Amino acid sequence: MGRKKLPMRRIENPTSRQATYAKRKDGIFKKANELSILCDTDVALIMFSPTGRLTSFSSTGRPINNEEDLEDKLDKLNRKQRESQDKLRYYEPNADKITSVLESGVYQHFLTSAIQRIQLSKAKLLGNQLVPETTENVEGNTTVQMEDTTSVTDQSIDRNKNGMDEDESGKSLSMGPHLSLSFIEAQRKLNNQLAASSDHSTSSFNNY
Amino acid sequence: MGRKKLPMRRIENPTSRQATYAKRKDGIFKKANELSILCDTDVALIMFSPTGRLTSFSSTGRPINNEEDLEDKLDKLNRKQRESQDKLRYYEPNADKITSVLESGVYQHFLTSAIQRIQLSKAKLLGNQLVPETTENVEGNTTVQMEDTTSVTDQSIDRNKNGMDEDESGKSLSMGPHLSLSFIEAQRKLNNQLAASSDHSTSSFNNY
DNA sequence: GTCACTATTTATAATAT
DNA sequence: TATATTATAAATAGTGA
Repeated sequence: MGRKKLPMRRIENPTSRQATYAKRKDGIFKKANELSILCDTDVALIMFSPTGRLTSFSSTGRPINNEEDLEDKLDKLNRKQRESQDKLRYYEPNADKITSVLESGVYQHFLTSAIQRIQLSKAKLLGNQLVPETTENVEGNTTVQMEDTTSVTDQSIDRNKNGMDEDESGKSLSMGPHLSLSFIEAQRKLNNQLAASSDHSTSSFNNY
Repeated sequence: MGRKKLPMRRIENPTSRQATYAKRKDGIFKKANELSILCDTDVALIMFSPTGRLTSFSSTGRPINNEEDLEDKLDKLNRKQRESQDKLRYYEPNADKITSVLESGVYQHFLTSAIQRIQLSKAKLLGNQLVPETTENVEGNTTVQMEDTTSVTDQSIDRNKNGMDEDESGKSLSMGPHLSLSFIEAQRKLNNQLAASSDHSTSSFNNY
């Protein structure tokens, strides 16, 4: 559409390219919005301008699990995983990598104190079984319930989910509204266009 | 566009709605693709059909930052992390959750074999340094002592918070994670020791 | 860079097959 | 229900202020 048919390849002229991007971006956002309204569906759009700027759209109002959020989660999980691995290395050190007696002594110390903890609890249990006198402290212990830090919500794609899972601290990841300014501006323009050119309400993009 | 102008509201007729969805979805995907080509940008699109089916598009052939892929990575990492946590529980069991002597014996066994590995490597080091004998047989028996109960399914979410269910694999002992203070302090000391005493890069903790 | 204009292409709603 | 057709609405390429 337009005065001439554009060949389907990268527009070399940077000015035209940027101009085309701006127009078509608006067009796609508008269509995405229309689709979400007409068909009552969730639509999410993410794109980068030729200059690298990110724009995203989500018909759900709630921002989508966009790349930044997911990358963020990945980072955090990676860090956590590395921590666990490091910890495990103390218990399961690669023998080949131990290069000094001092080092192995450290590992040994580590395991020794771990084993002592076990023996302590074993002794306690034996004491409870054979000499029923210190029962009261055990009762109290049984109720201790800790949050499981390993539980991370299922990540399967599902329309009910919409990225509301949390990390182990329970703090949700930047889920506030965050449509980019350029997008909102585009919306405004678009709404003006619509208002001027048609009879139907301009409610379309006002998810917020 | 079309024979008549469509009012911008949800299409009530389910058949028309589905039909419109199919057409417009294709249209948007086409436009997204065109935009990515003409303007040399990354575009990602995610939408749900009225029946709940997911469709997504990413202009980057390598769909790395596509949500699905990130979700996928998250899934895998989560599984790995859960594995590590499960393993760690054998070394750092929550003493309060150990309810039988038999159980504590299991933990003790793990720690004992771990400590034996250390002692072996220590002996090897000492042997190399002082008494060169009985060194060769230790090579390469680094780990692999616990059965890798990695068969945690995608959908499994930790729901069994209460102590000792008899899962035959023994993996879901389901004790809450518990970084004991003494453990953390020991780590800190260890780091200090390592940093002070050796040239090799500090092996753990606070890598990030 | 932005906006408006408009000739032209493209998308698609209704319809037919 | 899926696919093809076609009349019409909508998007937009080029242009100029």
